Amino acid sequence: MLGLREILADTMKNDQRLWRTLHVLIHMNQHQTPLTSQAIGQMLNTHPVVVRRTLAGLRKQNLIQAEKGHGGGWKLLLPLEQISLREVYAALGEPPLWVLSPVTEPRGCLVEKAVNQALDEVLQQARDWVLERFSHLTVAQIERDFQALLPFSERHCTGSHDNPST
Amino acid sequence: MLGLREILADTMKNDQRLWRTLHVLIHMNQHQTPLTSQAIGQMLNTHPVVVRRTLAGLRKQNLIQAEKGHGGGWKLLLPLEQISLREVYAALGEPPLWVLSPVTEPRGCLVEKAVNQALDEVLQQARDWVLERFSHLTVAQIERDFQALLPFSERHCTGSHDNPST
DNA sequence: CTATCATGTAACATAATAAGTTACATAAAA
DNA sequence: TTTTATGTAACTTATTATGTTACATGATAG
Repeated sequence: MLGLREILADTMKNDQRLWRTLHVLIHMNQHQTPLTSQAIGQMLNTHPVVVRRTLAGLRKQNLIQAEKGHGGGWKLLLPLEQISLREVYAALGEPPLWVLSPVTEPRGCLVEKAVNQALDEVLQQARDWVLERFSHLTVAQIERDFQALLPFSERHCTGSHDNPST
Repeated sequence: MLGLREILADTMKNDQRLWRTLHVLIHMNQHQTPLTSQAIGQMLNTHPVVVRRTLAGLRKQNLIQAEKGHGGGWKLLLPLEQISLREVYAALGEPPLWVLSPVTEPRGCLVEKAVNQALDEVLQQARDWVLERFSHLTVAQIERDFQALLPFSERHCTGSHDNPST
């Protein structure tokens, strides 16, 4: 995989696992045949090993399956209607959402304690709100959003990575 | 500053600027004399230069002031009632709140576009909600929370770093 | 005036983590 | 048996807040 970073000098740092996984799930749903990590890596502009690592959690939750050998690759075990963003997030190991520190060890200072309580309350509620939204948002819904973006003539075609690329 | 990290093996990575700054503002309000970066560093268990760096934004926004020389240090320019968490956050340069990627460059894939739109919508709204809460939460309110944590006998004393330490 | 104390800031080192990469083992199909 | 694919450990890279050192500037005490 030759110097992707030189070509696309993205920010390239933050956690890209969630959007990458959603992206892949939808493409998997639009393919009849299994998708190899190699092919997925090209879609996501990343290394096949990163793909396997990222999807491992979903495999362990039986949301998807990977088969070895000729004709192998990744495929869905559930319809996208039955996969919410909450479940994807859980399958990824519920990685942190906030950059802000989850607050350090209490060290006896009551000012620190009051500050932490105030911040925790806001951030916890925001997290709960996000997860609630995730619970009610299926990958199928995002797939429908994608289809609405298609020109009418392609509305019922297989996908987008086959032609417009990426 | 000898090996603080060995003593407190915190996670020590995430953005601690917001809670540290709030912590400091309240302590500044409880002191008659200016607080030196050295003293603040001991409160926050960090290096004085980190303190100066973190507070620089607040100084530039005229929320606080720093004086050099003997008897110098940091002091408030506004009552805590007039400083909301939103303003502190702004003075810190509005650092990112989310770990999740702000989404990469669009590369033409409509699936990616739909995924990004869906995620952006949720995360943006959550961010707006947090900032709205920050707007209506003053540092003075957190200071009152702190005072409510004090034992009754100390309810009107100066602070906490003078005795219980940290 | 000068010695001391304090901030201001550049420059570099450290730590944590997702991402990127290499290497090799395992399994399935041709 | 060869080829294709995943599974995974181990290592490297990139990014960013933090930690640290060094030095310049300014203010006060004597």
